[in-house]
Amino acid sequence: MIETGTEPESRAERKLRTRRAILDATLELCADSSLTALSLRQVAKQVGIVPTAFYRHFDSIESLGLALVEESFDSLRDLFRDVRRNARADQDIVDGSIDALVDHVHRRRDHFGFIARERVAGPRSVREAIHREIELCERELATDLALMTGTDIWTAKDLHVLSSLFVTVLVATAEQILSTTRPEQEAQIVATVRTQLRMLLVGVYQWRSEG
Amino acid sequence: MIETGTEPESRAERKLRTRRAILDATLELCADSSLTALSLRQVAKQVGIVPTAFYRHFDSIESLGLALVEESFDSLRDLFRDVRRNARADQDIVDGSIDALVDHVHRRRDHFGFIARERVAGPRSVREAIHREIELCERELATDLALMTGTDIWTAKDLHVLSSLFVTVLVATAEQILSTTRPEQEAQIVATVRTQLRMLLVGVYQWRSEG
DNA sequence: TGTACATCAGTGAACGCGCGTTCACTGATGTAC
DNA sequence: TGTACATCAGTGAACGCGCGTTCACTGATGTAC
Repeated sequence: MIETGTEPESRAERKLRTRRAILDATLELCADSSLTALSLRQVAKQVGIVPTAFYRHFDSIESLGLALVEESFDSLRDLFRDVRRNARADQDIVDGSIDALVDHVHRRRDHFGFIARERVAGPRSVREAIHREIELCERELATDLALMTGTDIWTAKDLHVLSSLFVTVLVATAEQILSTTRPEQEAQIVATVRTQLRMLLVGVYQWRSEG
Repeated sequence: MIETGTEPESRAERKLRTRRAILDATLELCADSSLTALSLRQVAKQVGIVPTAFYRHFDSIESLGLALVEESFDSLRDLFRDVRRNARADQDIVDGSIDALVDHVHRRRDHFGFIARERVAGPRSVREAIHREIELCERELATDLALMTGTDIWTAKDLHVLSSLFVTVLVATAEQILSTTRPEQEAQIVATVRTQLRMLLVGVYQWRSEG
């Protein structure tokens, strides 16, 4: 066979490309309402396939949602990895973490917005999947914090409590960044969370776990 | 006219009662999805009126949502008032605030759930109305904090930053309480937020605003 | 390499259903005299 | 107090539309020989 340079796509490749298009169309369409308000027909229309072709890829909007949870948390884990790396570098840990957060939220507005929204407003199974993933993140962060603080001063329980507080502030900040498009407002949000984390760190340095 | 003891309702009273029924039905129906996924016909059916009668009370689901925002924030302001009162009493400020939070969230699960959900997943106008109200709460709390800390140590800006952090933790805790029905899990959530606020308070007592 | 058959992503018609909104209406309540 | 008229919350039929899901299908790609 003569190489043409542009190989024709295999059936599997085409299928994967359609699947990708469905995921992207869904992220775009539910960007300002919610999965629960999204119809299979809207998605199909956006993708450019007939409604029934949807079933070749997903059982329902709900199982499509679960696939998007996995994908979105890949982005979130990328963020955590960057925060961790910045924490080890010699720059200020607060500034480093916030920079990483802002950067990742901008890069994957769709994923972070999806998690923020469906976390409270999605179908039950999607909400549950998100909560499980967030708990995993908290546990992972607690492990990292243990390495930084030393377990002689902090109990495992207190580390998880602190980790959960960090994640809460992180999620809230992401939500705020997502809710604005004005750069000066975003700068304001970032300045606020910077001070908040500094206040919190003052407490953290003083803290000694009981018993 | 002979007093019967059970006065017949006036037309205005009946209308108000139907309006009330629409608001209640909406809170119940969108409890586990979102306003954006709710239809006028579902609401009418739940209330026991014909769909077209809905228009005698509201223009659309969206304006009904705005009415529910106002109503829900009445509950939230009640909570703030109780927190303020508890802060002045001699009991621990953290325990007092948390007790008030848990109490109010239990009493008005519907209102707190509504705010938590529609804050991120509601129609745009509803989301904006909620954000305005939350900002009002933060400003109000900042004023209260000014009285407690003294403006010689804390700048107005830092007070608002702190206030915003309190509100973030408060909202996140309310969301967590709403997402469980198991008492032992709720106790866990409450214990966690108690420690978090204590850690934060350690930082707050040490904090001195710059400039 | 060529042929015959299998696979399967995507098609298109059809279904019964709930949607928001229009319209003319009903009949109890309220008001003016 | 009685009468005549106005108001208006709620009714019910009707509309065109988008919904999820079924089904038999098409035709390009893949595979076995």
